[in-house]
Amino acid sequence: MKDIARDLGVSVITVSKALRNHSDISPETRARVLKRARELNYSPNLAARALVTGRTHLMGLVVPDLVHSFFAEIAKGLSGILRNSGYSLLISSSEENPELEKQAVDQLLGRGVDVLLVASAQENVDAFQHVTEKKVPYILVDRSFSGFAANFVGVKDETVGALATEHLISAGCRTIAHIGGTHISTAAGRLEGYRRTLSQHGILVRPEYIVSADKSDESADNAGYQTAMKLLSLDLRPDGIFCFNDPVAIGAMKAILESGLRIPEDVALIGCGNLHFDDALRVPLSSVDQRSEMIGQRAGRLAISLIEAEFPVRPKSIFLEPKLVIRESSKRPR
Amino acid sequence: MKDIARDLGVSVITVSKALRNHSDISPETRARVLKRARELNYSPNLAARALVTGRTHLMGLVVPDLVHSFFAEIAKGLSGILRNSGYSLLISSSEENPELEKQAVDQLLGRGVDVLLVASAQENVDAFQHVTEKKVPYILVDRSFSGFAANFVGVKDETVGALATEHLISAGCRTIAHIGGTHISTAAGRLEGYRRTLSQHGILVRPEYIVSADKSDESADNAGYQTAMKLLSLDLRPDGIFCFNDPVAIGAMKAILESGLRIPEDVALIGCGNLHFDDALRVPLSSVDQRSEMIGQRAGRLAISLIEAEFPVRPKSIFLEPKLVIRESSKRPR
DNA sequence: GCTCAGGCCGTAAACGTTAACGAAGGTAAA
DNA sequence: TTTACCTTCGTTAACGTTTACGGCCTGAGC
Repeated sequence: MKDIARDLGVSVITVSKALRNHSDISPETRARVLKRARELNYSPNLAARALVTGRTHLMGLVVPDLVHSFFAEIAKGLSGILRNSGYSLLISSSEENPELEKQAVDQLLGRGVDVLLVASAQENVDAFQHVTEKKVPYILVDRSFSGFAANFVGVKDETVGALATEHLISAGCRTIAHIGGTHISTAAGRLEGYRRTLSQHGILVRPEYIVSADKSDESADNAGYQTAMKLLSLDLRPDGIFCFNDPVAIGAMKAILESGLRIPEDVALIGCGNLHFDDALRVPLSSVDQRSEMIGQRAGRLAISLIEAEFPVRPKSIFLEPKLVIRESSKRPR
Repeated sequence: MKDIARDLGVSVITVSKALRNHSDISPETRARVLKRARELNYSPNLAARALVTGRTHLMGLVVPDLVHSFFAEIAKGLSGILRNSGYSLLISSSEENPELEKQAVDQLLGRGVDVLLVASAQENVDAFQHVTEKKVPYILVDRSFSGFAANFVGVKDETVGALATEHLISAGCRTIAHIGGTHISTAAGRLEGYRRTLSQHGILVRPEYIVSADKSDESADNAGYQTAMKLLSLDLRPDGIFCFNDPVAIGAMKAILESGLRIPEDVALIGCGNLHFDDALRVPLSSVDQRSEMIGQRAGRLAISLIEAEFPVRPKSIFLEPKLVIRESSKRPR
């Protein structure tokens, strides 16, 4: 900017205003400044700008697992919205570990992100009280906390659970098991949807049919495999399994087939997430689509609006409509 | 910092030094400063620090596709190395589009990243001359440019192609086709490995067996499907197909099965990348593992060393050893 | 001719931090 | 005692940008 100002015989501040389309500058001066700026291929020092304006134009995204394509698709949707918006995306992975997540969030806050998007692995909401204090707006993505008002973008997990369970019932299953997750809201919601739907149909909810895939020690598909094996060894073997997510379902699929059972004839299977390759699996997997990419897009737009809001706005929840995707794994002859 | 200085009756600069473990400060003063800093839960303004030091402690990563788990795994490996290093990761997706990639790179340079990591979708190297001018060190990841000296982390694609082809030959295939990619170095290298290996075994390299999956209009698996269909309709149908990557192979798998052919008996199949769910596919897919996560790790370490180097160092290439992973899709009875 | 408004540009100060150097006090060597 | 050096801390200035405000000029209205 100094160089441009010197070359043109104007002040630095004039250059600054011209570059930002400030109304105070005559069209001719602005044109000269822009021309010279292009010639020198000037690009503004964003650190300096951040220092004085207090806005970094950075967004922080924390996901539990980058490799899980559900979250990758969220990131993709978000990234698409941010393109040409002037915002850059800082991404961290918590590896589904609450402690790492806290560190990641702290690092991003330290960076001065203008907004934070988190698909949280926390068991409770304490960590976010801390964020609130910093006055940095944040959005919970996919996973929320019950009874806690915060910006949220995702689906209603009870609906997800209901959709999946309803489908298994209408496919003729009567002994339906559920492999759930642990602690997080999505797990609770889907379980609740499962329960409610069974009850509505007058089907007994058996505790032994509700198991959770413990991810703490291993990957999700492995956990799904182990858990499904237990289910299959029950005296009254389930004829349908609703899995908390697709990686778990893939593990369950392996377990079922290895046990010499057929999918869907002996055991019907459905997951959640509708991952890209569900169609190409050993048995194409039915799933509940959660609109992952759109979650990213909506979250991105909400994020920008939060940043640009003059006053703190009250938390907004955006619920997308989950959609059943039926494939071989649950197409049973009646 | 001002508050801490005032409270303790020292100067701001003393506080600054104490917080950075500068040698100029007595142990007692340092302790007092650290204590007060913790009490006020002070965290440094990184924008201000960046402004004066010229270092942002930001790394930029540009990948062609976040959802492709190969790149997600690279990002994961990188992210793991960066944890607790003080660096944050700015991620952009180019959607395999050279123009978008340029924009992304420019945005990251504008941000002042200390180093840039790119899995480039460029057809040639011109875009990187521009980066060189900015004096920002950069690392090419997975994809390089022939005859262009730059930091690189990845595998030798000729070896990848040779491994895959050699394996198909030893599985008894004699008419082996290759579905390649377009323009990028990995495609060229793998093709070359394929060619060389066939020649070494005295097998004729037929031009009609070498086709490329054009991704421009559709997703990789779709492209693989279309391309494989063409191969299968040839007069002399190939008995083995080596695919440029796993998504393409998944498309090819679909095409083969839909044509009523068996894998691997009629057509053996192998891909590249060894994606997480290769094992769970309709036919478990043989693949060449490219050490994706380790690519990210090594690239991360190299990146840090580049930043911290006093003088510009000459470009370094890190080649990881690709590894054959054999699954059902290529296990043929001899 | 005087005042006023509006358009255009500049001055001063600030954002939070660090680099380079200088100064005070103490200690050890001569 | 003097000199030199080391330890510890402070002064000054700078990084590149923006915000708030003030000043000048021109033209219009009375």
